Amino acid sequence: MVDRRARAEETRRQLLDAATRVFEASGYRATSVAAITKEAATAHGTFYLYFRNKEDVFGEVVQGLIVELYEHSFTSLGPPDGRLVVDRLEQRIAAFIETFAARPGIWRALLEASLQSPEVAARWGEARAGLLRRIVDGWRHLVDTGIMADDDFEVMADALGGMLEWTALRSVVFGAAGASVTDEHGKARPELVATLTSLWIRAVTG
Amino acid sequence: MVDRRARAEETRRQLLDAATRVFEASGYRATSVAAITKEAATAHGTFYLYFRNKEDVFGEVVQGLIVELYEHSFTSLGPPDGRLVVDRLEQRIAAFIETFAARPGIWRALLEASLQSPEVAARWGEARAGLLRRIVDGWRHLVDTGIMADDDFEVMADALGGMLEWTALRSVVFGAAGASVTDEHGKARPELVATLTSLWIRAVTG
Amino acid sequence: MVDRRARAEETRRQLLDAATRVFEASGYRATSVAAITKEAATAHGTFYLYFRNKEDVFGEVVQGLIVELYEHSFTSLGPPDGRLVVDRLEQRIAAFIETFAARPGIWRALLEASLQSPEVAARWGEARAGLLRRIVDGWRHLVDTGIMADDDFEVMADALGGMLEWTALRSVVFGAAGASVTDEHGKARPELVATLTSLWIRAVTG
Amino acid sequence: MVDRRARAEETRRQLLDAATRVFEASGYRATSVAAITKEAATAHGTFYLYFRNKEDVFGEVVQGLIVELYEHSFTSLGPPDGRLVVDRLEQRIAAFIETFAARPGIWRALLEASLQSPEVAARWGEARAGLLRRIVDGWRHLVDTGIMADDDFEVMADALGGMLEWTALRSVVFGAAGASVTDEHGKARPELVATLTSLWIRAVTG
DNA sequence: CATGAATGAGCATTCATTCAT
DNA sequence: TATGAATGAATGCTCATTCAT
Repeated sequence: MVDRRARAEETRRQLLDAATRVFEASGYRATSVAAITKEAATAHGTFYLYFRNKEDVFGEVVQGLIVELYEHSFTSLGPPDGRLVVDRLEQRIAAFIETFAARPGIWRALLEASLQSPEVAARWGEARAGLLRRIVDGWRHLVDTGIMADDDFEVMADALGGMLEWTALRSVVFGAAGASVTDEHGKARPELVATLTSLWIRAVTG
Repeated sequence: MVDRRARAEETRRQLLDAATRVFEASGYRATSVAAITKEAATAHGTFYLYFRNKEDVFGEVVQGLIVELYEHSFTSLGPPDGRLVVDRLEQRIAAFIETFAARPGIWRALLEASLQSPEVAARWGEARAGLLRRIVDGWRHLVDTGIMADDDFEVMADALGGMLEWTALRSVVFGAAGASVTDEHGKARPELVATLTSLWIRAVTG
Repeated sequence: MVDRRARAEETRRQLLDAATRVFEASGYRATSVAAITKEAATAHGTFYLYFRNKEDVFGEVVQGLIVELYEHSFTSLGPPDGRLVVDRLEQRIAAFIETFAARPGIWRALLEASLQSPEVAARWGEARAGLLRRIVDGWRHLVDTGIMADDDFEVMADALGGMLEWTALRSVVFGAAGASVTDEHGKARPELVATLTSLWIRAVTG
Repeated sequence: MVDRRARAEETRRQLLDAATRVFEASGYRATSVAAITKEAATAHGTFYLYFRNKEDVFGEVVQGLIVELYEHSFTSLGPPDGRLVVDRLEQRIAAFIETFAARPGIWRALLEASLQSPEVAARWGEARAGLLRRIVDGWRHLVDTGIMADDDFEVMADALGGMLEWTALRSVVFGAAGASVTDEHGKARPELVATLTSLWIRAVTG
């Protein structure tokens, strides 16, 4: 009983891991179900026991990563924790960039998939909206304490969030070697982070 | 001789125009060579007399548009022309957004194609670099006149340019109706433009 | 022991009932073993404990219905029962048609299955032969009483039986709405029955 | 020019002939596009240059035969030509049966296809309607000359036509050897034809 | 008896590219 | 210079059947 269930779970895991590797290496479009099952060493048909189609596995593959990126970033920007706002923001931005840089192939695939599947695009959009909401909430806090003027926060958050996103995405996806956002150890380049943080702070508090 | 040349040129034009229409309507991936030759009313084989493959035509199709967008935007930001900087910038930003909104299909296809073809991506990157250089030059001018502090201009231009780019691209490509960057006449939404301009100015001059 | 047997019998029944419903709804070809086990709420493999394959279950599913249709129709045409022959025949024909019309899906599936499986076709043929024999016997009775001339009864029965069969089958299987053999209550259309009866009687007694 | 067109026509012919052979041998469902192209010795893809899909080729394959069967049968039943009605009718019925018997596989495939494709079923229905109309017209002529009483001709023609159809179809499709409608030379069995003709005449003129 | 995970052959369809005319 | 017929590899998906538990 347990055994059966466990084996099924194991197979599913195999497929999911294989899919992650293949998507990461080949991108969304160039990945075929056959390539996934080959990598997972299962029969072709087995795939369809666990996933409806390519879009479906991809959803599962990216779900965790999207959440990690958008839900856990910037989490505690609002309430002060004793450090300077600028330090905390710098750390967030660095983390955000490093998350992209850690799995370049996946983010590239996410962009590809979003162009082909409204569902994937929607998934991305929702996670993103969550982040923007959190950023905006942080700002409201600053407004309350008089640091920031009331303004069109949604548009601002969208634009500034997009600035970070696109900077990372561009480097990771189209990545001319020279434009890398991280050093050879995967750490976000400090000057870049510093500049982005300044831009962000000045833009907001101007 | 001349006649021959002229006819060839004409055929090429036909194919190029047809390709533009088809890419615009169907996107990059979904466009097939057959669809292009059908639209152009030429034989299938004729296509290969003028272009190596889909990537090749697409390169030619977007070349003009990319140049228009990135080379002619922000052209005269630097040297003052009697108006306030903010007014001039607002106008540039609006124009930039409207260029995207005017041909959504093309920009979507550009994004798609850049993900499949390093060559297309490179073309895009080069045109983009031109724009950034021009922005940076404008800033140097401001530094000379003492308005702006010397800073990491390349990164700043890249980030702020990306902010505009991604805002437009996101709306145009994944375009939830609510997030449209233009009104029903294709004009950039003024509040959006105002906010982006403020962000830009504050980010730069802080 | 008995318990075991009873449970097995129960499971078998479940599968058979489920199969009947699925065949009726989806036809023969479009029905998969998976659909049957899903409807029966048993495991996929369980199916193969009771039936060899789709053909096998279908045989069991239709057996009862075929018998009902062909063995119980026209049963008492021969021996007079006080009513006019024409009245009795009309009643038989109406009943025959109504049997088809009552379960359109099943008869359609029977036709489908007979084309794919000689075994099913044979089953049908045998039941049909029973009916024809009974019709012929009825005629012999009439010959004895001088109403009908001796003739090639087998061929006649086959042809006239087929006339009814095909009329019903055509309506039920290819059923253009206009050609329906029954009214909205499932009753055979009286004019149709009358005409078929006349044809039959004239053909036989000429 | 002509050459090119001719070669294309030739290829199309090859595919059509191959399809006819394969449908005849394997039936509709069991025939795959791959089997057809293999038989035709063309590439798989070539098939799709000439036909949309299996249904499409099948339509072309049977079109001619259906027309032959239903449009050219019974053509001159109405207007007298000096022979006895019974003789002319016998000839028509024999021809009708022989047409079925000449290509058993095809008619079987037609039945199969009609169960799966409303379009094919419609094609068949239309050709059939043409025949019935012609039969009815013949009858009207007889009514005019007083031989036949006015009656529900449509239903009668449908039923009597179906009688012949189903007799032939049953033999050809489910064909128990004993029930063959033709002799070893493909000629309709005379006793059968005679009996069917008698039934028909008596049914109509009774 | 029952389960349900796994298998893999089979099929329809698309499309970039070639090449003889 | 233009044509368009032909190719065949590639892909997503279904399903009957087996078998270890």
